[in-house]
Amino acid sequence: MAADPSFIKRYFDDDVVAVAKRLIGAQFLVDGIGGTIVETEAYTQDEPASHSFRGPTPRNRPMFNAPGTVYVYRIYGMHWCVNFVCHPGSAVLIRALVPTEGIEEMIGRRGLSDLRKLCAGPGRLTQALGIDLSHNDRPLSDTPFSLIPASVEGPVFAGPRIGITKAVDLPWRFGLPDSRYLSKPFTKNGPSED
DNA sequence: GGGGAGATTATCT
DNA sequence: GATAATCTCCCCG
Repeated sequence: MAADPSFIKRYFDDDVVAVAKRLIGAQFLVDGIGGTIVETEAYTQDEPASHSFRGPTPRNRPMFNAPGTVYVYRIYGMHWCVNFVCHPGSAVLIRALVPTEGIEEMIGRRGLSDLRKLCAGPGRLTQALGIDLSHNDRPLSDTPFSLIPASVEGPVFAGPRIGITKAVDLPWRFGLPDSRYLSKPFTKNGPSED
């Protein structure tokens, strides 16, 4: 079930850090398959870890399109990662989900039945949800996507982002610290301020 | 359960 | 030619 375009615009036409926190607890589905987001990261045009840092290129073009645009890219030559665009040049990387819908399908795609590892990581969850370049630069408000906002916004932890070598001190990784479905645990940093 | 190597390719220097 | 918003497997203990 696709989301209302005006809802998607309201939800994503905002500061990327605010949206990255807001997405924790939301449900993300592709063709009805997916689960509850428990881990995200924010990327802005202002910092060198972001693909958009040096301005638009053919790859990062979607990051400069409308809020709620899906940005998919290949990483390390073999995995896909999925992002949701916010203000121009900024996007939220979706890093981990609790698998809830279409679990059998996801197990088939991943070739593994350990629920904890099904969607615990940006490359893992794209494989589980069947996301690839065909989904790039398409609106989250359209099929096959579905985004249901978090009903209750609980305490969200913050910490350093993972797998980057630049701007490593920005605490722009967000998530539920007690979730068993994270790509990595949250340790040092406490709850993020609002 | 933790560390290290290898996989594999688009993108940018 | 090096790097990259990663994952899995294998080895060690």
